[in-house]
Amino acid sequence: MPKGIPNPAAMYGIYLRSWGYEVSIVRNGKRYFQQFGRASYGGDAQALRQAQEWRDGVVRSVPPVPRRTRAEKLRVNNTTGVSGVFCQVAPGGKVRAWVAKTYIGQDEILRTDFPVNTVGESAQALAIEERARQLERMDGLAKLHPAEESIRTSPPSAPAGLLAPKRSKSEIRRSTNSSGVSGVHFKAPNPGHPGYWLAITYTAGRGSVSKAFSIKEHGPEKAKQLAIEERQRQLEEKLAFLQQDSSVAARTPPLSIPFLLDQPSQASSLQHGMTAGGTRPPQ
DNA sequence: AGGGAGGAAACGTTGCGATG
DNA sequence: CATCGCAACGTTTCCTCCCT
Repeated sequence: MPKGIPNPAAMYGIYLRSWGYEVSIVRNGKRYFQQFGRASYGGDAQALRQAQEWRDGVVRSVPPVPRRTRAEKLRVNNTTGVSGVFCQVAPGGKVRAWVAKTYIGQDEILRTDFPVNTVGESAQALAIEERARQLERMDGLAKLHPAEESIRTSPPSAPAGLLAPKRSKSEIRRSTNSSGVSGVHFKAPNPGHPGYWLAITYTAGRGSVSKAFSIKEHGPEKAKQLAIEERQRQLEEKLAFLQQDSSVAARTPPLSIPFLLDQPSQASSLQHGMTAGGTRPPQ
């Protein structure tokens, strides 16, 4: 997808990554983003589905600024102090007229001139009043993406329960994994050693537990099988520990959409201010 | 009064280095 | 390797200015 060309509606704000999908939406200079790896969500379809759900939540909860608000914002090149109001200056530097101009739509641009030689000194004030009237005719929200409005106005889709929860890292099998089972590794201390299979599981706040199964004692297949079973047991133990420990965490919703929470500490982890304008090269 | 060029601002999109 | 975080580029919107 070339830069600047909108994604298809289903992929609005969603970008394909080698490892999954990334959601990135900018609203009022703030970027909302979250990443959804295939490995973390149990496959491509689930990762995409989660990314779309998260994006829809952002789109619904953070609507674009009203067009009128945007039009009222003073630009740096504004010389009159009132957006949409400017003066026409004659070659000698004398003000010829004050003008109120407002872009309503592609085929409707409002404009009224107040020549100083006709209306006198009140030309500027009249232009400001006219600009205010013109803004009354500007409604709706800023247009951002063809799919934005339909997403924002559509009801939330499937209940979150149908979505697979994010896997913990210990459930993710890396592409470099040699055993086919996450947390199960073959180790050989030295060239002469027959080696052993190791089951290892890490639990935050508790450290790692591991158990080795020697090939010399069990044989290669049996040792591996025992390590896999041990790994499974470790995961169950870990789960029990986390459930016991999560009585506090249970009071907070799992996989909640952080931007919906009015907590700056959470929001800051997924938002960062955009360097609007400042990073843009001169045209 | 009308029209259009120029350009600032905003935001979607992409790339890539850093981090754990 | 997965994820994070940021910078930068291209397009669109629409304000400002100027010319006829």
